[in-house]
Amino acid sequence: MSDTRRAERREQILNAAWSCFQREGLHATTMDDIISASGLSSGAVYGYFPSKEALILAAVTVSLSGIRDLLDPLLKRDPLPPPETLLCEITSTIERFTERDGFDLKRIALLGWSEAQRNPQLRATMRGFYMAFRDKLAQAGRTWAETGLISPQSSSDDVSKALLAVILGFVVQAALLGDVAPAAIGVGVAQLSLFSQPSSRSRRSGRGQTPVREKK
Amino acid sequence: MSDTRRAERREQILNAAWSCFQREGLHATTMDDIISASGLSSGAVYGYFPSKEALILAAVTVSLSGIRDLLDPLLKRDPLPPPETLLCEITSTIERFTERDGFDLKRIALLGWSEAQRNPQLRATMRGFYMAFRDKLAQAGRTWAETGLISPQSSSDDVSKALLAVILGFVVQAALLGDVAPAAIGVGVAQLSLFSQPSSRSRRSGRGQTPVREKK
Amino acid sequence: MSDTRRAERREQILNAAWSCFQREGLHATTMDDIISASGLSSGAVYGYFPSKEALILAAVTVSLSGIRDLLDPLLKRDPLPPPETLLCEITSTIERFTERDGFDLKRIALLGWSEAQRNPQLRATMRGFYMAFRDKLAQAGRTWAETGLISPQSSSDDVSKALLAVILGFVVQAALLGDVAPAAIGVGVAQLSLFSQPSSRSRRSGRGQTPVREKK
Amino acid sequence: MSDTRRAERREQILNAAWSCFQREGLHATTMDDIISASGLSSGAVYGYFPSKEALILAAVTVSLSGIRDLLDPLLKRDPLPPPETLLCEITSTIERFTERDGFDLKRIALLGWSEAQRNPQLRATMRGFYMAFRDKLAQAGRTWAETGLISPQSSSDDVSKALLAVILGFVVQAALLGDVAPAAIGVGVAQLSLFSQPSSRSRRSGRGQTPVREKK
DNA sequence: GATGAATGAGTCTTCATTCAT
DNA sequence: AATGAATGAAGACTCATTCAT
Repeated sequence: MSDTRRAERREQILNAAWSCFQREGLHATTMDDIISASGLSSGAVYGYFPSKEALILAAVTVSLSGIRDLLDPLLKRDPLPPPETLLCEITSTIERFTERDGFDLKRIALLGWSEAQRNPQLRATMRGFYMAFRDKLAQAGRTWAETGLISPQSSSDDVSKALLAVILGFVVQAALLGDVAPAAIGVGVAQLSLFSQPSSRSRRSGRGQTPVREKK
Repeated sequence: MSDTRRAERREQILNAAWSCFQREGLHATTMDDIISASGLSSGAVYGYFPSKEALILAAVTVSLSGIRDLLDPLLKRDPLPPPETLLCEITSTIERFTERDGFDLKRIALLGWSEAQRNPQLRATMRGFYMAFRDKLAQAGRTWAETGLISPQSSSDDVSKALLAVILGFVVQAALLGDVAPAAIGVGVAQLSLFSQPSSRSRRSGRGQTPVREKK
Repeated sequence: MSDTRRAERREQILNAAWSCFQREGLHATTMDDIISASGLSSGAVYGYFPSKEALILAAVTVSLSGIRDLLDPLLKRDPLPPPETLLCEITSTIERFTERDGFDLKRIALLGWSEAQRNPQLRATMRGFYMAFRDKLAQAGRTWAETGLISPQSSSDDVSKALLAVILGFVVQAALLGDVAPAAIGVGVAQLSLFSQPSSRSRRSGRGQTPVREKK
Repeated sequence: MSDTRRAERREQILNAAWSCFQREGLHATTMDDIISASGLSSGAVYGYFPSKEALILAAVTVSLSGIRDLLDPLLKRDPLPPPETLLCEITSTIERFTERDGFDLKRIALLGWSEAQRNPQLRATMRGFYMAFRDKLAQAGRTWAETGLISPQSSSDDVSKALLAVILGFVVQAALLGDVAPAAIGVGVAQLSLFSQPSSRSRRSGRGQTPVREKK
């Protein structure tokens, strides 16, 4: 059997799995659900994925790759758009990913995060993905600092954490509340800080109860 | 049996449930796990909660109330601290909630969001909570606009969505990557937009691919 | 639930298991077979034995204890009957064990030996049992040598191995061919060696191909 | 395809089967195990053996033939060695069969006996083999009686049963306990009866509990 | 009210066998 | 003849829930 055919079958199964996972959640989906949806026999499915866990891992990994392939080009542009614009583009891309394939990436992400709590391999995969993504955001932060779009004193580490938080938070909020347009987030972030004081002052604003954060 | 005694028992069971849920996840936790952890008999537990689903719902609801009781006072102050400060206080409070009770609210949140995908009642409860919380954030946004801390033209709706995104995103990122100090997020957000142009201009920065967002 | 009641249930399940094992063999017997035969539900059976393997181990162990309790008294008598008589008594006892309980110990033994090949725990249990039994046979050999019933130069080790072989061989032969009366074996052994030369000569009879055996 | 080629393939498959059976047991060995070990495809294996059961039967039959080809010459000699010597030769031959081919005939025998309990065809094959072998032992018994090596009054039937028991018992004991040198058994049997009284007396020694055996 | 033994439908997974290529 | 992907009927085991004591 050709590699192409095998890859096709794997995708066929993975697609079936995703549509079930999305409808029922990761655990409430039974292998029989996936098997029926895939149109194959149980034995055939197990010939491609050795266990339900492997199927979940593969499904998450493939989703992660898919979204990375869409997001990476946005971050590699020269010149890089300013923060608010980039943010809008990222959230819009996430939103469009959903619309195109019929899979709601946002809901899927929530399922994966939950599962990662108790599946070490999945957790490792996810950590790897998000860490790498945040590194790219940090690079963007440095680029902005160099080109004067944000303060030259800014910490690329903090900036990347804030950016990632905003993006992940968009995903959660959109999945749970469903009334968040992709552009709203970028706009809101911009408005939020327009009149903020210089960050040197912010640093001092930490109160006793605020854990001291490591300087990078 | 007195109401007090009943309430005590319910809390005892709920605590047992949380510690199991946190360790194993919602689905991997069996009723026997909870029953053993609670120190009661299965019959007794079922005397207080009619089903596992009810137990999950109650557990989530209680957590949500707990965190609301902690966050509400922060939002009701007069004068209200500026955005970055407030953000730091909120993330710090979430972090401290974990430390104090031994329950990691962040991991728990992830479990709840996942479950809400397929449990309508849980979803409704969560929507209610987050909607109400976002309303309070919108109110804060209006206060800031009135007091000149942010632009008077800002949309309190966008601001509240951005704020909620940042907070939820902090939760996800901290749960998954574990290297995010509460203050880092607020600081990063502030640095992100320090030199941003007025939001009227931001609006125009959207490119073709960015869906036009509905004005509220 | 009282210990007595628990023990009763265990025996009820073990009896069901044995009647299935005997009919179908260890592996061809399904848990459902045993569950149906026991009159309990699957959950109940699993409440007493955590796995099929545990059930097999328990079943074999109980059989082994049963036969030991019957055989031990025969070996502890004073005065000890001569070899042939003892052999007949042992084989007869094995035969009667079958008749009384409706379980054919001989067939059961064959199943257990086979399973012991790939189940380390079962193998260890069996080794322990047969080693202990052979030790008692060796003791009998020493007693006979002391009382002049066999040669004073005889090796109790060899004698015990020969005795055990005869007994186990009776079990196999009776199970497979079914036409071996318990007494036939003892009689046959006696006739076999009646005119044998002194064992000093036997020692020399080993041919090149015969592995040299350790002297004890 | 030539008959020679077919026979070669069959042997190749049978060898693969034996090495799997020996390692895993009859039931725990899957057809895939055998197929992999044989280096052929599943379709090919099924071209030579119509089912797993047929493969087991063929494997056992071949083993039985192999050991018969080795043992028969020992029994057809003229003059026939005395009992103890013959016994040692037989056990040594069984032991050597193992060493030469890398297959432990003793472990294999245990598997086959167990399987014969529930496979009528296998049982019939085995009965045939052991009955025929015992007949040859009975013939040896008659020869010994004629040549004065054992009592002329001895029952060739009883003698053959005793001999077979000793041989089968050696197999079991060696497989389970592993510390039995082939010669030990013959020596032990000889020592066991050295000073026994004439068998006419033995007959009377049966006690109440010893079932009276049918005279043949 | 409390207990915890019992229930049994449902889950994941295996594996002997077939058959289109 | 050979291949090996596909089949699908079991099989072992789990676990939310009940109910007799």
